[in-house]
Amino acid sequence: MTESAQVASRQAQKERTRHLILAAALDLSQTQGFAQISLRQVARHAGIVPTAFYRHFDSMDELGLALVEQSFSTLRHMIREAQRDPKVLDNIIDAAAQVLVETVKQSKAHFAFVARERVGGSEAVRRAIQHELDLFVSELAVVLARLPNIETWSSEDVQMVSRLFVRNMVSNAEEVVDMPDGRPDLEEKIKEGARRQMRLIVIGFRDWRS
Amino acid sequence: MTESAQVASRQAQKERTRHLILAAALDLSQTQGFAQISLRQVARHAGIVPTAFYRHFDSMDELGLALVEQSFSTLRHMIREAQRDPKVLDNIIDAAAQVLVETVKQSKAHFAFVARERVGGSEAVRRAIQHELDLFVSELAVVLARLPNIETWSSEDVQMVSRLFVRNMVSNAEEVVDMPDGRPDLEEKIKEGARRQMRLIVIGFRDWRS
DNA sequence: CCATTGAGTGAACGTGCGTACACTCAAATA
DNA sequence: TATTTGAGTGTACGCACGTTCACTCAATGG
Repeated sequence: MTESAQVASRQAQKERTRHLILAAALDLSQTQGFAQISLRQVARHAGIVPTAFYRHFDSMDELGLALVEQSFSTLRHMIREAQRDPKVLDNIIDAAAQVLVETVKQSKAHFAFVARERVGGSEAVRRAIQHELDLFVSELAVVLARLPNIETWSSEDVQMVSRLFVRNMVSNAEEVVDMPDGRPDLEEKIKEGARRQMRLIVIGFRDWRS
Repeated sequence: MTESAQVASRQAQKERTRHLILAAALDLSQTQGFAQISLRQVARHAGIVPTAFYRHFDSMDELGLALVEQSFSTLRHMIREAQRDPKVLDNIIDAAAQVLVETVKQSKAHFAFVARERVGGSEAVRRAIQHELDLFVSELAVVLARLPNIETWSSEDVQMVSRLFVRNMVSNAEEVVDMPDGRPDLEEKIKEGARRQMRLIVIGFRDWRS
């Protein structure tokens, strides 16, 4: 037992420092954008010396990719949790709007990171995020394909509407990210906007052809 | 005459250098993103010494704002031209998709700049772009409000659907920007996607309530 | 024609950066 | 218990950066 505790201690300490670095980078990203921050800034913020950074990541780019992974893992986890909520079945649109705003609010930093670096980051980070979002579109397409009005659609059309949804999810997330804290009125406005946009799109489902 | 040519010469030379700086910044932005490039890089690319930069802009931020202005002026000009085209009246959606892709292709660099710095740039540049986009939403809302199915809608709803359109325009522009050159198949795919998305939204117009 | 103006020059500065290298010293291992 | 391992340290380096300052010299205008 003492042995396993010791074994854990070294690894655990390393893991702890790794998380400090990730947290520091995420934190600094919120004000300046990840692409703008330096290795030394991250190290300083994490409370380590610059050289120690290399024990965990080969470069800032690798740290960025780790943040992409972390962000999407967080997102997937939250969506999985939300799907267990019985309210989702009652009114999928209101629930989606609610979940969107709540989820983004809870892990603003991760969403802000994704939203910014999706277009502003390094080539590698940008590609990684685009890949994850493409996965999302495909996953959502599977869900949409089972909806009553959509089951007869061509797969291209389903992909198209899935992209439309994910895009608007990203845009709405951007809005929540930019939202100043403690403004429930703005929050409600964004939520209502998201709800209406989704409803408008869904209405189109019924009469869609080709 | 000699005098006016001379008068023009000094001003004209300054104007020429200013444009060299703007072009250099726009060019460098395409590979690295404006927020990532340095004053010295811009000066080098423009063929001037770093100190000469200050004769034209107080800071990189001011240069960024000038680029925002230039980009949106280009965009507005192109939209105004497109509206003169009689085809627009026949089929507004197909025309819009066509114009979108053509316009973005023609001034890719400006769109790439706007798309990236909209979220990744400095506070000042970001706000300027957001402001211009908000103006766009309002302008489009005026146009939309005159459409048959929409004339009875509340102004909030019109703004909402206008935002939906502008968002998708931005997203589609991002796709065209990321598109490698000389791939007409991809171009057609994006255009077709944009068309379908717009049609889906428009179909929703008819049965929208509240 | 001669004094003024001002766009562009070139050297110099202090700063923060990424990375190298040799190091410490506690935990892990045999 | 004695040895090895490896996370974190501290110094030092060369480099690019933004900005300063005194400058040149052709276009400008009285």
